[in-house]
Parts: sequence; C-alpha cells; structure tokens
Amino acid sequence: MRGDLSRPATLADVASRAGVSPATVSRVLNGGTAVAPGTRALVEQAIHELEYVVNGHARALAAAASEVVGVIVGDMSDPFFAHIVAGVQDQTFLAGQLALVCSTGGDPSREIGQLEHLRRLRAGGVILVGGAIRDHHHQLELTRQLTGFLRRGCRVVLCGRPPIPDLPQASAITFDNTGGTMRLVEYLTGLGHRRIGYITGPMAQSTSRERLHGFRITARDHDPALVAEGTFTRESGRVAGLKLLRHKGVTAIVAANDLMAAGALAAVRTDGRPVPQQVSVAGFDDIEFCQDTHPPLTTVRLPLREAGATAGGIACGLAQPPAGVIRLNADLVVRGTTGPVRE
Amino acid sequence: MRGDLSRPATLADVASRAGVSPATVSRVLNGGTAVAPGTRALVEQAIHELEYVVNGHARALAAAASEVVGVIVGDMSDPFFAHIVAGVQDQTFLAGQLALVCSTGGDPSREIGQLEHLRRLRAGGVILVGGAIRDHHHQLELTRQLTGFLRRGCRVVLCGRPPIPDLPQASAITFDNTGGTMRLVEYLTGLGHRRIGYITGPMAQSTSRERLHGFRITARDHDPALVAEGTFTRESGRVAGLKLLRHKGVTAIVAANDLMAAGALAAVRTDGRPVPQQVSVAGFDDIEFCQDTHPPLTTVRLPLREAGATAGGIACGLAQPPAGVIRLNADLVVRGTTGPVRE
DNA sequence: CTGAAAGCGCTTACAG
DNA sequence: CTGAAAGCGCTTACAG
Repeated sequence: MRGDLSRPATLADVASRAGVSPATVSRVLNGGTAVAPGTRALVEQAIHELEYVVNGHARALAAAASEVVGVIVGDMSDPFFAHIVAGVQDQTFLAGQLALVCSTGGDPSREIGQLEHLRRLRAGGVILVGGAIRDHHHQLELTRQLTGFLRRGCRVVLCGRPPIPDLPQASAITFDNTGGTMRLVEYLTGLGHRRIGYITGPMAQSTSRERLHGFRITARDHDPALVAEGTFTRESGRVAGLKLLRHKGVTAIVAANDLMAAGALAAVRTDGRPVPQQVSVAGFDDIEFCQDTHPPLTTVRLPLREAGATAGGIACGLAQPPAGVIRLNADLVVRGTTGPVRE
Repeated sequence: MRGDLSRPATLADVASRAGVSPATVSRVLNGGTAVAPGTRALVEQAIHELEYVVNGHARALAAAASEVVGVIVGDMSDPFFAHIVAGVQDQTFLAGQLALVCSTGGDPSREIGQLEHLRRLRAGGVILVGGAIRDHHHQLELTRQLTGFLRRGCRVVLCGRPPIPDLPQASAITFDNTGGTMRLVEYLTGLGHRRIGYITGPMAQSTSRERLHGFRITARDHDPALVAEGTFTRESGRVAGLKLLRHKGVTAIVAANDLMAAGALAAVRTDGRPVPQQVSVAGFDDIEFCQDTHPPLTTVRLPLREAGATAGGIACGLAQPPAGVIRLNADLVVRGTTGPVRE
C-alpha cells in the first residue's frame, strides 16, 4: 500500500495521490470552505488508502490553535481529584479535545513546572484543581504563569480554589468549604458535642484553611489542642485520630476529608470505643465509599464530578466563562457515624 | 518589557535580543552542542527578559520528537484506573514528560477514536489500561491503529490486558486475574462453601472473562444460574447481589471487583443476613477502602500503582521494554467478610 | 471551487 | 563555537 512504510503519510502525499493541491486536502480535512463532491471523494479515498492521520503539531503550529486542555491535580489516587478529572473528561470528550492531566504529587512547586509544560504545548485551556498554596513566592510565580496563558487567549479555570484577585479573567469554581463544615459542626453541637477534635489537611492549602475556618467559628469553646494536621490520606487520618483520642472528653472527631475520616474511624475502633455511642466521626466530600464504612460515614457532599464538568466545559470553550465566581453547595449528609452525646 | 504583548516571544525574538543566531538559542535550549559561556549567559538573559517559552508544537514538528505519553482508561472515577494512572504519572514526571489521559467512559468504540487523537499528537508512548474488548472488528481496528504507532517508533504498552499475538512489539503487563480468583474461591471452598454466587464485570472485557474463568474452574458443582453480570460499579453490584440472594442456599458472593463487592455487601445487609455468618462476600483489587467496609472486605490484591509505574516507565522510554510479558501477582487478602459455612 | 506561495516556530546537518 | 539555510507538515489569505 504505502511506498515508504517507515514514514507516516503526510498531507502532501495525500494531495499527490489524489491529484489535487495540499490546500484542497486541508479544506477537506477542516471542512470550512466548500469542496466539489467529486474532489472530496478523491481526497477521502487517498486519505483512507494511505491511512493518513493529520499531524497535530503541524496543525497547531500553522493554525495557532490547540485542541488540548491541561488539568493540574494533586494525586490521581485521591478520589477528590479522580472524580473531578472524570467530570472534566466528560466535557473534553464532547468537545473532541484531549486532557493533559498533570499531577503535582502534592508538591506545590511542581505546579509551576507543569504549567510551564502546558504553556509549551499551547494548551487552549488550563484547569487548576484543588487547594491553592499560601506561599507568597509561589502565588507570585503562579500569577505570572497564568498571565502568560491569559495573554494568549488561553482559558484559565480554577476549580476548587478561590479566585485570584489580580486575575479576574480566570474563571473560578469554588466549593462552600467553610459553610459545609459549619453545618456539620452545628449539627454535632446540636447533638450535645462540646469537645470536638478536628483533623485538618495541610495548612498551606486553601481547602484546608477554609474547612478549618468553618470548624473554628462554629465549635463553641473550642480547644486549640484539639486540632491535628494530616495530609488528606487515610493513614494520616488514622495517626491524627489516635493523637486526638488521647485528649480527655473528646466525643467527636471531624476530618477535613473522607479519606482521613476513614483513618480516624479505624483509630477509634482500635481504641475500642463504639461509634457513634462514645465517639462520633465525620468526613468531607462524600465519596462513594462513605456508604460502606462501619457505620456509614456522616459527611458533607461536594458535587465533584459536576464541578469538573463545569470547569471542563469552560476550558474547552464549550461553555462561556461565568461572569462571577461559581459557588457550589456543600450539603450535610447524616449517616451512622454521628449521634448524640451520652450523658 | 515585551514589544507586542499579545504575541508570545519566539526563539527568533530571543535571538535578536541576544544578538545571536536562532541556531545558537536552540543550542542553549537543548544543551546538546557546546556553547561559549558568555554567549549562553546572553541568551539566558534574553530568555528570561522575554519570558520565552519554547513552542512544543514547533519543536515536535522540527525534531520529530514528542514528550507526551498517552494513557487510555475507562473512567477515572473508578479507583482501578485512578491508581494505575497515578503510577504512570509518577514516571512521566520523572521523565519530564506529560500524560495525555483519555477516557473511554467504558465505551470500547471510543478507544479507537482516542488512539487516533493520540496519533495526531505523535505521542511518544501510549498505554492501554484495563480489559480488552472481545469484539472482532474492534480488535482488528485496534491492531491497525497500534501498528501505526509502532511503525513510527512509538512505545506501546498494554497494562492489565493480555498481549496481542499479532503485535509482539507491544509490551504487556498483566494481572493474574484467573489465579487470584482461583485462590479466593479455593479459600472459600475450603471454608465449606458450595453454592457461591459470582458477580462478573461486562463479559466483553478480558478482565471480566479471566476472573470469571478462575471462578468457573475452581467452584465445584457450580450452578450457572449463580452468575450475574454487573458493570464494575457499586450500584450494579448491589443489584446483582440482590438477584443472587434470591437463589436458595447461597452462602457466599464473590464480585469481580471491590466496588461491586461493596454494593453486594449493602445488598446482603438490606436482606438482613449477617456477614460473614450467613453470607460471605469478597471482592477483587484491594482498593484502600476495603479496610473500612463493614466488616472489612476480603479481596485479592493487585499492585495497581506499581503496574502503572512500570507501564509509565516503558512508555516514557525510561525503562527498556521487557523481553516477555510482565505478569504481576494477585494475592489473597483475607479480612472479615468471609468465614466458614455454618452447619 | 482550486492552486501557488508564504508562513507558523522550531531543529539540524553543513560550512566555516 | 557559531551562522545561514533548508525543512518539519500543516493552514490561510490571495488570486483566479
């Protein structure tokens, strides 16, 4: 079939085989301008015979257009990110685009490097997922990078992190982290809990700070010693839970995400205290498995996949960037791990 | 700083600002050939001042090299895929490459389209994750696509699916699906279970078929009516579990993955039968949450992240393609959902 | 409806 | 150690 098996066919190959000019082949490919049906058939035949696949790099270079959306996440093994990415991909698929998923492995400095990578590939959209890092230098560098993206017409979306005041052109989709935690803690307070332990995520991240903030302003007479820091992993939640249980009179433990709550649940069990009779436990995010823990986990539901889809739609250019910030609700989901304090 | 703020700086801009030729800038960028220290400094200064970022498309076009690895998965919200992708990304990061993650949403026909997309971008490596589809036409088309990749020197890795006889150049990393299931069922048989219900994944996928095969050849006197088909989701497992429980004398339910096992567990609970006293339940994969179900889920452990990392290393060119198929173990993990049959 | 030509932004032999 | 030039594979005004 092919003359030179080692070299993929080019548009020029197709043109000469079909007996037309490269421009015509390009028109058939892109379908903008009209092409005579007969000519079109000839070209399509040649494309088929040569198993021609357009070179995306050449196209991107010539047309200055990109069909790639970049997504920067923490770690895919965390369901929080996995569900958001699934939502993004629902949209990139619809748009016929590709998602370049970069993970930082939780190391904020990597975020910048990944952005640079995405800039190289001239991503048409970029989505930053999850908590922003507080570090000032990092923020500065981030703003600089994103400015570069915006300047060339790239769509920038912040998903699950606060808007950047200096960059109002960047769309922002936020979760009601503070409100969700407040509703959860108010509910616990209503059940009579007074000494509530809190397992926070890394304090450098906005998500952690917002959730902890909700806890602090709602937990009455709250003892600063009752806050332990984890890393959003199950194991860190287990360790933090064990630590919190050493304090006298703790009747409830709230974790900043479900993974850590699962770890805390295991810690309470290890300690031999019944849940929720002696200790209540709650998480945040409402990942699917919350229904299957023992008892089922009380938590705060976040529409993760929906958030990802919204972000993806904007980043692909399928949806218009919103005028203001899109705020997504965080609803309390009461299950079996929480109950009234025993007198 | 920049003359024209709307246009990103090009290598030519850098060259003229530094007072050198484009070739020299390219040399500084790629670091192959030697460049005089003074010249290098000049160029680096210009790069910095212009905030220059190399155009990856132009580079890929000129050098015919790509720094992108494609990964095709089912759906990121399934931990099976999420963990494998996390492993892949561990390696792409080390290699300084980017992962283009395409999801098929479980629709096999999408796999081909996504591959075509990856071909366009001249991915340097491509990883197909998870079960292969049996459909003959699909197989043919897949082989055709992959041949195209291989022909141009792209590294092809099959991760969690069997090797393709026609394409020995494609690396394959397989899980011991059959053996793992056999060990699980033998263990159950050893506990006295005779009527074991099995929840299989979609029969079109190789993963499902391999696991079911392990079940069939191990379960003694196995009743064909005791196999229900799910879709690897929790909900499908719940529905299938309910169905299996209607059969008389079922003392154990084995699901082809943990998500469906969690659903089955919920079904058994709904039915009011104690686990494992009246019904044993088991899954496959050993995702993290298995430790937290009630009771903790007996399952078969798959080294998912490790598999992803191995695949990623090969796809990035960091590791040599293996001589033969890499077979990964699937170890039985006994927890609380399984126990002896009560007389 | 179609073609010739310039250009997208790099890299890489080839000279020097 | 450095530069001039050709070429990578497309797209897109500009003519006709």
